[in-house]
Amino acid sequence: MNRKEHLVKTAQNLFYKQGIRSTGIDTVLSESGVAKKTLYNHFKSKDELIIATLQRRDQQFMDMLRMGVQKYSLEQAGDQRLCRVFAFFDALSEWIKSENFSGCMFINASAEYPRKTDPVHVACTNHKRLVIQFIEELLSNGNFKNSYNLAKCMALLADGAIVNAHTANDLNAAQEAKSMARIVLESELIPS
Amino acid sequence: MNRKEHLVKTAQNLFYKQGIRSTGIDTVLSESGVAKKTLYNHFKSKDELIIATLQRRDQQFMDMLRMGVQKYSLEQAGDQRLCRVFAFFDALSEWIKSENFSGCMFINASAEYPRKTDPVHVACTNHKRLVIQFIEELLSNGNFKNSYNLAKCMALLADGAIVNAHTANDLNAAQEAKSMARIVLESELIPS
DNA sequence: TTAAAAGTAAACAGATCTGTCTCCTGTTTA
DNA sequence: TAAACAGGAGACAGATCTGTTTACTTTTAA
Repeated sequence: MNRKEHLVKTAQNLFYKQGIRSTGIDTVLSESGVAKKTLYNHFKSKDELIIATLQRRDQQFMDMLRMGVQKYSLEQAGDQRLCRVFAFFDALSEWIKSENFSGCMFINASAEYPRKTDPVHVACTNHKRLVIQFIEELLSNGNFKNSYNLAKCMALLADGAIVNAHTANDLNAAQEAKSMARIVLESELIPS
Repeated sequence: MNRKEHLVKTAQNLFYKQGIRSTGIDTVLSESGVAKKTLYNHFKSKDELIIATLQRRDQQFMDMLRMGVQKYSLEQAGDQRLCRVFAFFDALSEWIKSENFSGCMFINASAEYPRKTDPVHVACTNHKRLVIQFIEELLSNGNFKNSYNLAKCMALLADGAIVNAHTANDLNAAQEAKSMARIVLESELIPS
């Protein structure tokens, strides 16, 4: 097993479940069974480890979205030009209802590192930009006038659903977001 | 000046700007000019102080919403039964664009204390419930069938806007949320 | 086979954190 | 006036945190 990869994976899970600041390096080490020196061979500091976990999470999350969109886009009712966007919300919903859901790692991290210039916060901002791009692609079938703006709106709905599920404990939030997305998108759709 | 009140106020500002876990008791003390003994006279632990700041923030925030709704509801276009809900989003927008905005203190706090049973997390969940109740009242003019559900949807839009403004740095998020709210609410409105 | 690289275990330094305690000063009130 | 009390200043304990270092072992690769 690759020790660096194993470290990042363990740290990611702990950071996600317990929060970053409240998870000490020693916990990551004992949980992963790796020596402290090895960690500091691979990473200059805890901050570097945090960034690495966020990068790993970014890939994992985008993969999850891609798979979910593929999986759910077949079973969508309504205008078929929108099936991939709707599937996106179903993918979110599945994640939110899953056992280990504890909010969005990037929203959580930027709450723990609120300074806009902090590398951790910047990494979160970048992730959010990628998600918006991803959604904009999903919208490309619809031939919308203002697809970037609409993508931002869909991302807003997604974040709202994630936060509500986590903070207000509403596991149905993604489906509410989806129904709002449907109303909004269909009202903006140019009849074909 | 009331020292307890002063302590809570100082702690609230620091917690909000820097995060809770990264703000030490000593910082709160030196910033407020209060002695450590005084703090522990009034509060059993840092956790109690945190809860007090969240309670104070809750009152402050609800007051801000009430004032904002009153201030902005006069200048709303569209169906007048919805003017207070629209004003709610304008109030949010004003807050988001204000100098010291750093996200929602409750969303941030529940990210730092992710365990659902943690008193801090519970306080955040309770706040979110109050916000939903508040919105449901704003919707009462509209005579909607499912006003609770709609209120949850509006809260979802609000949280999405707040998070997007903070994490993705989109200061216009509340206006995007407002325009989506308009589309959703008008589609559900029973013609009078 | 052997030398270099990488890992383990654990001690250690130094900072920081929460919370307690002591000693002193000023204020209030009976 | 005297007693009670709240607060200020700061030392202190004990835990915990990040990061370094040392001494030894395993793996890898020339």
